[in-house]
Amino acid sequence: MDNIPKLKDIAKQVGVSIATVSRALNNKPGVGPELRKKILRAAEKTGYTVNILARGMKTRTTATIGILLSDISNPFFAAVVSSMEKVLYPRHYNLILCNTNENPEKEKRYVNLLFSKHVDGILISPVGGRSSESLCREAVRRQRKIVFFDRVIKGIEADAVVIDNRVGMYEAIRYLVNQGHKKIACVAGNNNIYTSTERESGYRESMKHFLPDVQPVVAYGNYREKDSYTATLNLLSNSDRPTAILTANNLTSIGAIRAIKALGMRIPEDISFIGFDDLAWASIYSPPLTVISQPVDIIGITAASLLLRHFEEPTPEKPQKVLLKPELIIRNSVQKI
Amino acid sequence: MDNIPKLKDIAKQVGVSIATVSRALNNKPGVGPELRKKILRAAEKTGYTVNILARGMKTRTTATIGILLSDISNPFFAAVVSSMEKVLYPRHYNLILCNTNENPEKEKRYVNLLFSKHVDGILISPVGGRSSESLCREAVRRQRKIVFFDRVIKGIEADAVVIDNRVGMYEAIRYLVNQGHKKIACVAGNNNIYTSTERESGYRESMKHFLPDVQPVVAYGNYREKDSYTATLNLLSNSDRPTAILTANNLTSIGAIRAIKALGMRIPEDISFIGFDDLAWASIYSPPLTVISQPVDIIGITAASLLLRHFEEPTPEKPQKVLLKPELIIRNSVQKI
DNA sequence: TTGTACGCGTTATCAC
DNA sequence: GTGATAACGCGTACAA
Repeated sequence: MDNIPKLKDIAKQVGVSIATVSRALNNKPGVGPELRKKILRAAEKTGYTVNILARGMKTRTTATIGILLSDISNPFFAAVVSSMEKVLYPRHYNLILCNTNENPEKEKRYVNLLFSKHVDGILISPVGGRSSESLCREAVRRQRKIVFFDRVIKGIEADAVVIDNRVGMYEAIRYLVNQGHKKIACVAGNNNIYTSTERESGYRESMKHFLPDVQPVVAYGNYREKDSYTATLNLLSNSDRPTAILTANNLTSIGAIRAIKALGMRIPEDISFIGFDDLAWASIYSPPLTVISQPVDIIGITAASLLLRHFEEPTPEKPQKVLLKPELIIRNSVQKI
Repeated sequence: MDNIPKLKDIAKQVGVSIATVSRALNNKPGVGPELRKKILRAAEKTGYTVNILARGMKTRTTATIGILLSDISNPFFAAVVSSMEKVLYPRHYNLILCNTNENPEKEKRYVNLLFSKHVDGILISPVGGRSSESLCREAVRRQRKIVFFDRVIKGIEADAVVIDNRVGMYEAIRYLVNQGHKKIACVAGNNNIYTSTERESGYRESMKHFLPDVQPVVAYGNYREKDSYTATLNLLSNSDRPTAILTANNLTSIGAIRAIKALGMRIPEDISFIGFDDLAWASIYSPPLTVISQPVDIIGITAASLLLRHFEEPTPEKPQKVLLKPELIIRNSVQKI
C-alpha cells in the first residue's frame, strides 16, 4: 500500500541488515567499499529517501527552521527571506514561513507550533511588546536557537541583525537641512513596532540636533499603505505644511505618495520626499526617489549564517549583535529651497 | 536534560496511563469528563505540546505543506503566498517555502526533500520543461496531493489555478488598438516559463486578430529586470520604434521602464505602456500605469483551499481546473494617437 | 566489517 | 472508561 521504500526494503534487496544500509547511506565508517557501492546503487534504483521524521526522532534535528515576520507581502521581508534561502538551501535547511501580521497572539501560536514541529531554530522579526518579549525570553531560556533580524527585543541574549535606524534618519535629515529644509515631517508606523520607534527617535533626535527651534511633526501610518495615506493627508492639510516628508518604510512611502498625488502636489516641486527602503520601483519613479536604503541581502545572509553557526559549531559562544549601516541614496525627489 | 514535557511526564503526574492522556488531549472519546479536565489542566501547567514528528510517524500527516515558486522576492509570488497563509493558518497548516529560481535541478531536489519531510501536499508554480513534467507526473502517480498555481503542466491530472493569460493580452491589445496603436511590441520572459509562453501567444494571436498586417515584435527579458532592460533597449533602438510596449510581468515592467527612461523617453508622450501585474507602485507611478491585473488574492486562496479539500474530503474527486480572469485596469500610461 | 536490538514520542488496537 | 503494548522508520550502542 504505502510503497515508499524504507531502509528495510533496500536491506532485504541487497541482503544485509538495515544498520549497514543506514551506515552506508549516511557515509558513516564501518562499511566495506564494495558493499557500500552496492547499497548506494540499490537505494538509487528504488528511489529511496530517508524519512526525515523518523530520523528526527533519533537525532533531534529536522533541518527545518522557522521564520517569523510581519507579512511576506511586504517586499522588504520578501527580499530578506529570499536572501536567507540562498544560504540555507545549499546546507539543506528548509524554511517554514510564518506571517505574524503584527499580532502577538498569532506570533505566540506560531512559535509554539514551530517548536512542536521541532525546528532546529528560528529567525524572527518580532511583533514586539510584552507578549513577544516573554515569548522570546522563554524560548532562549529553553536553549532554543533563535536569531533576531530587522527587529530585536532589548535585553534578550540572542543573536541579532539589525540596521542602525537612527543613523539612517540622521543622514536623511542632514541632507534635507543642507537643501534648505526646516519643516520636515515624518510618517512613522506606530510605537509597537521596533523599527518604527527607532526611526521616529532617529528623526526626533536629528531634528533636535540640526533644527533645535523646529517642532518635529510625526504622523502614524502603522506601516500600512492605507493608514499612511490618511496620516499623510492630515499632515498636508495642516495650515503650515511641511516642505519635506520622510517615511519609515516602503508601504508607508506608497501611502504617503498616494496622498501627495491626491492633493495634486508634485514631488519635488511642491514637496520633497525621502522614503525608507529602496525597492526597484523607487529608482524608476518620476522623479527617481531619494531613499534610505537597507542592505537587504546582507541582513538575510547574516541572520541565516548566524543561525547555521549554532548548528555547526557546538561551542556556545556569546550572542552576536550585528549592526548594519543604512545608506542614503540621493536621487531627485528633494528640492533645494 | 531535554526537559520538554512528554505524554509520559504528564501521565505520571496525573497518575494515569499515557494512552489516556493521549485520548484526553486529542478530544477522543473514552475518557471520563472529570479525568479529562484534570489531564488538560496538567498539560496546560507543564506547558506540554505534542511532538508532531512522533505523531506524524503514526498518522502519516505533518500538517505541513510545501510551496514551490520561482522566487519569493517577486512581489507577485509574495502576495500569493501571503493570501495562501491566510487560509492555511486557521487550519493549522504550515508552509515550507522553496525558491526554485527557474532551476529544474533545484526544483527536483526541493520536491524530494519535501516528500522526505512528509509534507501533506504541495503547492507548485513549476519551472516547466521536461524535468518539471516528469517530476510532477511522478508525484501525482505516487498519490501525492499537489496543486498547481500560476503555472501548470499540461496533461497532468491535478488541481490547478491559473489565469486566462491570453484574455489578458487580448484586452490590452484591443485597448491599444482602440487608442490608435499599431506598432505594439511585447517584452516577454522566455519560452520555458508557462505564463510567458501563454502571454506571448496571447499577444501574437491578438495582434493577428486586430492587426493582421502588422508584424508582431517580441523581446525576451527572462522575467528578470536586467534582461528586460537590455531587451527593451534593443527594441527601442530599432529604426521604426513601437509606439506601445506591453510587458509580461512586473519585473519585466521595471526593466522596460528603466530602459525607456534611460533613452530619455516619456510615458505616455513618447511611448505608451501597459504592464502585467498590478502592484501598489503601479497606481502611484507618474503617470499611473495601465496594467493587466491578476486576482492575486483569489489565486492564493483558491489554490490553498483546493489543497485543503484533499485532506478534509477523503473522496477523491476529479481534479479541478480553475481559470481566473485578469482585468485590464485603465490608467494613464497609454496615449491616444 | 556486519548484525541485533533498543529507543525516540505518539497513536491505535487490543484487552480488561 | 482505562491500561498495556505494538507499531511508525530510523540511528546507534553493543555484540559478534
